[in-house]
Amino acid sequence: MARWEGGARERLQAAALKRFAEQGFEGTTVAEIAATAGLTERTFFRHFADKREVLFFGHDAFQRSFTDPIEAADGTEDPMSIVANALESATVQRLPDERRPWSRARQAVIEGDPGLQERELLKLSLLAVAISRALQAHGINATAATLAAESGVAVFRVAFAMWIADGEERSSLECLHLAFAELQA
Amino acid sequence: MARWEGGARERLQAAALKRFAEQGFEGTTVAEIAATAGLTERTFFRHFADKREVLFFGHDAFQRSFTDPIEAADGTEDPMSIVANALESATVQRLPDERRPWSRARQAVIEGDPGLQERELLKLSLLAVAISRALQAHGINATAATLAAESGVAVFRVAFAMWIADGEERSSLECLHLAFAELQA
DNA sequence: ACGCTGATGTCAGCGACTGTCATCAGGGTT
DNA sequence: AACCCTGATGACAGTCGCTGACATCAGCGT
Repeated sequence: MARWEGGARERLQAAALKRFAEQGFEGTTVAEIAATAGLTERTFFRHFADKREVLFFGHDAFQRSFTDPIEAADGTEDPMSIVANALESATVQRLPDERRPWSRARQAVIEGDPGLQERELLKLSLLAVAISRALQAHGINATAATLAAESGVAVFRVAFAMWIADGEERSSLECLHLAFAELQA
Repeated sequence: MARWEGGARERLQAAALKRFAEQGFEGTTVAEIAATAGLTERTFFRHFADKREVLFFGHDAFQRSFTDPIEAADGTEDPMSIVANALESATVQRLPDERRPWSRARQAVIEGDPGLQERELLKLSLLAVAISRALQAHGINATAATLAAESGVAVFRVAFAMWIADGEERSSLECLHLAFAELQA
């Protein structure tokens, strides 16, 4: 596959983030993004289901960074520590320091548009559902699994917000541990 | 206000729900809805910010049925019992038995369209934020308030789902109590 | 040289949504 | 009763997100 593909998708993603940062999400047309990437509007929609999705592409892989460690866990632990381990693994894997500037730019765009916030809520909700399902595959009952999953996602949100805060320099893993500490209350 | 307003908004809402139930959300154009209500597409968008919003109109009032009882509570109780009382009050007020068929029809439409589910998540998230803020006005700290608010919304979702389930005949208040019992696990 | 395949371009079109101006019903004013 | 004023609606044009259909074109294997 990808025979002479010059990374069209990546170019579109970069072009979109750049334009959104400069002109805002609503102020940018898909045609502009495509032109910036040297492509056509039609091609944009072949790579992304809709205009918002360009900022959320890779969610499947992102989700798997959480669910894979859960699948690999031995079923003897309690739900919350399985989730804690999965969060650590996913955080280390998906939020390395080099990625922080990119995450900041992306999040600034999302917070500037209600439609994007809506989409983000959806993705987080899907993540919680996926984690819950992965836990249930270990024989954990639905309510306990969902509770652990929702709590885990809540912790992750806090950690992520901390990680991309202005001036923050601690690693994502440190932020995660701090967020966990905050949950004890 | 509303000088010769023949209930345009209500007619639009009724027309929309009817059409959505018959043809699905995507399969219905705004022009159709407006025509069914004897109005114009342009008038639809003067009453509702977008096509989805016609199914979520009144969210402000809905939200206030939760936050008003919280504001009225004396600050001596613990967060979770304040929330519990607010849920009871809102449930009784907003989910009377007569409204059940309407709620069922509306929910069936929402579950048939991803875009509408996205919007519903947003509204529930806004509700949780509003409840959390109302609790914080009583001097409850942010994390405890948010935790109680999210838990409360979770309980409400379970209760609502139970209430509109096929063949269910118990009142919304009974469903709420059952949902609360389920949370103890 | 030939065809096959998959990514892209082109074009036409629908539907959501908006800005703008005209219209029109009712209420208050003189 | 003639007057304007206000606010809801209609009419219209236009932008943009998004899709279907068909053409094109680069590389790969035969």
